[in-house]
Amino acid sequence: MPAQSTRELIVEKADALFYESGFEATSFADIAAAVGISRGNFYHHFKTKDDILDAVIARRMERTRAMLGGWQAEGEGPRERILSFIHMLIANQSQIMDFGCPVGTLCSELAKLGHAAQGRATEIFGLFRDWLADQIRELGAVDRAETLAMHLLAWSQGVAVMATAFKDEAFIRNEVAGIGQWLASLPDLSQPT
Amino acid sequence: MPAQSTRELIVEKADALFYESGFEATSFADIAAAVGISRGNFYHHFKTKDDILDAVIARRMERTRAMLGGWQAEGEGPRERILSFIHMLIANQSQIMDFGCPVGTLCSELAKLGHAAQGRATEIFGLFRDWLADQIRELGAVDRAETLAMHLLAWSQGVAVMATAFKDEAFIRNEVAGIGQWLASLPDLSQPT
DNA sequence: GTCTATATCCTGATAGAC
DNA sequence: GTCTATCAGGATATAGAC
Repeated sequence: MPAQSTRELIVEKADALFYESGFEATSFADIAAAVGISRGNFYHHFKTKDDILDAVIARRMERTRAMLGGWQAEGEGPRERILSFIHMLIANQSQIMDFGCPVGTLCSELAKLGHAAQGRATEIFGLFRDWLADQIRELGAVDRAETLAMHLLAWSQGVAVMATAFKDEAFIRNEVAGIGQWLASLPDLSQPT
Repeated sequence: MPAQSTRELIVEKADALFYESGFEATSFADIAAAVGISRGNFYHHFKTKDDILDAVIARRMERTRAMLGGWQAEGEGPRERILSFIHMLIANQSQIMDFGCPVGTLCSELAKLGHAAQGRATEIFGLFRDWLADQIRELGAVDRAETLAMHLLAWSQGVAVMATAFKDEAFIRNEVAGIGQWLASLPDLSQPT
């Protein structure tokens, strides 16, 4: 396995800092310090801050694709695979209470900044939406699949926002249980009894 | 009616700018330009940026209280009053698609900044939560009132985040209709048939 | 209360030595 | 590829005249 390149390290640290502090509030100096290189060296790898943002979004797209692919391979059925998605809210709850959802908060910040990369950030949501719609389609709800996928995404985003604001684990557990019940209430038309 | 003081004007313009551009991305110069005063004069009214944020949060608290009070006075019953809350998503949809929910995005940004005012910003959510819980209690769901209020708040926040990301009016309409159905499905225990 | 002028620091970004 | 030195501009914040 090759050693991690400086460029890869920069993108990894920038990804974490953009998540934890926000894009605007993260300076080149912050990233350089996290990587352990000088500010000058920085510009050998990225010309502008927007270039780093592009690389961070590309990285998140890649990793999201990999995660969804993993759930696709491991989950025994669409219902179980959707549960993998929902389980993220529990697995990452301490980070979510501190910094929110990485995708939702980035999209919101870029919207306020009027940043050109907002559309690319939304594409990460698009990956989740399409994957969830695929699962729902497999359950047999072909015509409403995308609508239900957007509803599920919105629900999880709402939980993330409220979890960040109130830092209430019981609330998260309760909502996750609610999503689970909602999922169970979806009729499985692919396996008629 | 007295003319609006410079201080009030500063808070009003800062409120709008914090919403539309974010707290971190808004500079003193931006606010001063919006108000039409010099940067120097600015410090006569507020010593630090955090002082302005406190004033903005206080203003939002006041206005939220006034809005909830208005709904309380005008709505004929708890179900109608909750519909006033839900209707915000439609009435403000273009602003929400551009900048998200003012409360949710502020809480998320302050969380990332590790800002001391985060708790005060969350109190705005607390006003909505308590008011919604009151309405739900009036419907007779006394024991689950706060849980259902948090669920409703989370739902609306999720819709706001996804609306900002995807800018899809049909999605908003669909989710608002879903919330309306959910509300209608709540049994009214206060008026047994 | 409002202004101009200024101080100090930090930002993104560049030039050029090694 | 990494560094130091430096730039121009903008940030918050202050001092002091009017």
